[in-house]
Amino acid sequence: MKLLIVEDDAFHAQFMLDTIARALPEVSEITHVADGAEGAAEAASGRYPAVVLDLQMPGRNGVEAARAIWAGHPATRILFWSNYADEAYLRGISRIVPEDSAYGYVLKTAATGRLELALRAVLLEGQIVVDQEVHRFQQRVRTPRSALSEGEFEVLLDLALGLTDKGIADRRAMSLRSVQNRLLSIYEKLGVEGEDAGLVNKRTRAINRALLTRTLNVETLRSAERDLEKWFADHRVGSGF
Amino acid sequence: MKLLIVEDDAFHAQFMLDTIARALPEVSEITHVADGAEGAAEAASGRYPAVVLDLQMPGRNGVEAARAIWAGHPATRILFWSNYADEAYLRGISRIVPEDSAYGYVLKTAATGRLELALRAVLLEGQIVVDQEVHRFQQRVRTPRSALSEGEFEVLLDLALGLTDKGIADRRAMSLRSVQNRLLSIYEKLGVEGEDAGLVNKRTRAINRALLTRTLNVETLRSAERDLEKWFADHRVGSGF
DNA sequence: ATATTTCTTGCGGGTTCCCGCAGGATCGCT
DNA sequence: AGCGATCCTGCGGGAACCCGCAAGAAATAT
Repeated sequence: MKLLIVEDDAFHAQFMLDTIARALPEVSEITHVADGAEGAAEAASGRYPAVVLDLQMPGRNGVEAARAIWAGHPATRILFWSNYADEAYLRGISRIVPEDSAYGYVLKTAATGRLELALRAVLLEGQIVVDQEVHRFQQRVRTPRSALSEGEFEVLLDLALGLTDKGIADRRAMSLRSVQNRLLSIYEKLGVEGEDAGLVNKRTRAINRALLTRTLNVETLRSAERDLEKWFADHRVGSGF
Repeated sequence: MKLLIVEDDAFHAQFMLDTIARALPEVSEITHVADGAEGAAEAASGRYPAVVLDLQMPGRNGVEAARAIWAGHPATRILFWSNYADEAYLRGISRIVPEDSAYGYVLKTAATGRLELALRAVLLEGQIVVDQEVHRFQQRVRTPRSALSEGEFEVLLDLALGLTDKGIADRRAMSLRSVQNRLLSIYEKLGVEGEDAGLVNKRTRAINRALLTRTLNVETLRSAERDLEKWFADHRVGSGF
């Protein structure tokens, strides 16, 4: 069985190589690359039924690489290995995981035993494994009213990209007022209250809250920015001229 | 000579321990802690003339830890060791480094040779060393008009914290119009042009640009947020009730 | 099928923001 | 002292934003 590791940090890569050699004797050959784009290109060959993917990398990040890999080979089993339990990553992943695949999400701070277990469960058995720490974090965030809906999350993203209400309305094909309604509930769910009247700007404060609570992260913004630019281009030609 | 290492990533910490053992035989005793607050507490004893400090850590980050350490022992030599060359870190550091101290800034991706050199130069010789990669990055960013002044950077921070113009004016003790002038030049320097008229909100777009160009980072926002809350408290009592 | 909740959209007005204009203040230079 | 260059500040208006109100559409419940 062949396995691909995509990880830009040399120390973590070495550790992962060692761990796999020890815990997964079934693996006959390991390839290691240090960049998301390279990883996607390598996986495009279809030779890897299993991939270990770091989430934060310069250039193309883990979620984008996974999307590319799964687009070509939907059955690929991917173990995401990350420093952080950011909600934005979870959302990004759960939106692109194919029906007939398996994935896992393990924190780099997890004990070696938990990592080995996840490696076996996901890459060999095809199960879905989410590190309990990540899972607990998600539960806590999305329990009561505080969970953002998928639609709200998209608007939040556009907000953080720097669009106006009208810009968001155009992009997501809804009315101006609906965008503002979504913003209202986003403000509420992120806890942007009118505590200090006149001193906080809800719009920017919402971005701040989202970043500090890890609902959003810069990696995600970076890749959303690329989509936005594509849309800008399409939009320009689409609207005459 | 005693040395303190503050680094939350176990692999990187181990590598640093090995490197120091090899490159700095003068060091007789190494203490390693994994958290900024712990590091500051440990350094408060005054037993460490030299400290190696990771910048991104959960809880108290490297810049805050350094401020605490230098507040107690201004002669401490500190080598910052970081994943990223974020402008926000450089600004934070250069604002707090004492007259009679030395510091260094090395990227974790730097070759071992460069790291060893920086270790010797900073911790033993008391020189100022900034990794050329970091330095080059800074040069590129701050060459023409694109460099934010100290005052502009503060306003940018407040903006990203979610304050209104009036909030910023109150906090920084300037007039409303001056805040807006600063914002104007911030917009210009960050390249927030009126390219797509009506679709981009300059205020939020500026935050986005600052994050993507690494002028700002979330760690810095997190610690600035603590200062802001302190100010909120003072402000409330200060303005009668 | 009817009732109830939720979502969407338009209208309108009070705030905040963006920014051109113009009078002063400050600083550096000669 | 004189004289630009830069910065600070107030004024004012147009645009964008925040949000209550209310009617219709759509999804859910009973």
